[in-house]
Amino acid sequence: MSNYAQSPGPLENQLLAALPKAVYEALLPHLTPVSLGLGEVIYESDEQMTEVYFPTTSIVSLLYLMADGMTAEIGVVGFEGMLGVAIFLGGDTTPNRAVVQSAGNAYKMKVKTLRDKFELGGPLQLLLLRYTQALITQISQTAVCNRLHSVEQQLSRWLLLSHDRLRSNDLVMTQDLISNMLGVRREGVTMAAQQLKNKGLISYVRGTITVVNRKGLEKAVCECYQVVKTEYDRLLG
Amino acid sequence: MSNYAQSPGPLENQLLAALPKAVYEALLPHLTPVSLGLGEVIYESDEQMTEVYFPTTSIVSLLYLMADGMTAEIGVVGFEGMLGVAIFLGGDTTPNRAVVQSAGNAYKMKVKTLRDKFELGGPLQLLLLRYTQALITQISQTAVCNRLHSVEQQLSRWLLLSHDRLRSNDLVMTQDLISNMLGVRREGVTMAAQQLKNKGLISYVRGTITVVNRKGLEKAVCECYQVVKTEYDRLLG
DNA sequence: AATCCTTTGTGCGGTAGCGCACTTATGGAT
DNA sequence: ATCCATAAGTGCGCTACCGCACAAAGGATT
Repeated sequence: MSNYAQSPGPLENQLLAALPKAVYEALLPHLTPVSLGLGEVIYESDEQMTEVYFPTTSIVSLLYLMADGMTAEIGVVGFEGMLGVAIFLGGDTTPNRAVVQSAGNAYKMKVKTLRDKFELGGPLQLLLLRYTQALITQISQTAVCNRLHSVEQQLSRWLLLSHDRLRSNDLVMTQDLISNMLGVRREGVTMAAQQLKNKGLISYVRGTITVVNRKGLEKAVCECYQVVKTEYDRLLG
Repeated sequence: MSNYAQSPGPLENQLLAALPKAVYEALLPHLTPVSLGLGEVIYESDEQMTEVYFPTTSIVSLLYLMADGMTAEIGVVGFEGMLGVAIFLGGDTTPNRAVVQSAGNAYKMKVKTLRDKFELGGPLQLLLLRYTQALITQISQTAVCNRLHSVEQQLSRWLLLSHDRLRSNDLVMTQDLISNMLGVRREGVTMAAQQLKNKGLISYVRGTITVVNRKGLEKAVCECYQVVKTEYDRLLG
């Protein structure tokens, strides 16, 4: 008997699971399981990618790193998506960094393999393009939310996005890391978190945040969350 | 002799111009010239698109309209790009509105035609996908800029984006409209514009802004502008 | 049990941008 | 030449968030 917990199969990734059986099985030999640790950098800004990733239990943030060291998250990818859309879009690199926000598993595939399979057209191409549109919606709404909403609302949105991509109510994440994602002060996150705690929506201690009242969070969050969720469901559901 | 000024040909659109001759000529019979007026709504949020557009002298903003009536721009499209990527990405609609920001011309094409041509693969597909990646970069950087930069910097960026897509130094645009694009107060735009004017970078009177010192604007703007420009050049140049 | 490091909480002054109310210019219409 | 609607400028109090400095509370290490 193995020491490892049962590794979730590639079908835990929604994109892979949405493929017709034959297409999925053609992909299967090219998928390699990987374990991604918190803080691990999957892609560096403007650097050549060698593999694309299909997360199953991990969550990865897409970040922009400013010249002065500030960072801001532009999107998040979990089991519902993939990392490396630039490969089939044709750019090969992006000016963003991809960082593991929540440790877990993923499947990776060689860039060349994905590109070849994509060029065949068919269900895989259609699916990946629809996912790309969903991602665009997420990034767009991040722009809107950054412009118009309070830190408390943005934190709520961020928590829901993370919660959607986890099996658990417990999120292992310090306020300091969240502040890097949101592009705000750590103290700002503390304030916002306190307000959410006072409303009974979350609780937290030293590096772990627990979603206590999911429904309440959904009521407190700005419309940005639902807009994106609706698009994901429409495009990929 | 016609009363109309010589209409710029489809080749004034960079995407169309970048296609191999044979591909371009196959598209040509399907392109219809249109004139787009300031403020015209090209696409309404979540509504079915019937045509895609390749601007030549017009500029179109992609806006998100909030429930409370606030708006925020997520990207801008001019002769370097096209409107309607959702068509070949497979979603058919987006939760955004597309509004003409600067009156001018464009060529339109039936949605079905574009989809058919896209599905053939080849140079058109490659080009449109690369453009999609460039657009993603622009939207991403809008998110970052909204989070981290001042109204003055964002106005500078917006002016440069517009200037890049115009033949003229004169931009017909009120501060009120700009405030809708940037998602800030009209007075905030007034303040920022005054500062740029005091620095000798722009001048303006009643609905027309003139770029006086382009190089100076480029030095004053945040890094977001250059990041996006570099990506556009890399992907489409 | 004592120590240390990380995480979270708090206070304080400063600033950017907001909402509102109002004035001043400007250019087109009559 | 006058009027009028639109565009731009100004003042004021308010709030959210910032930067900084430091205190308190958990966990891990010894």
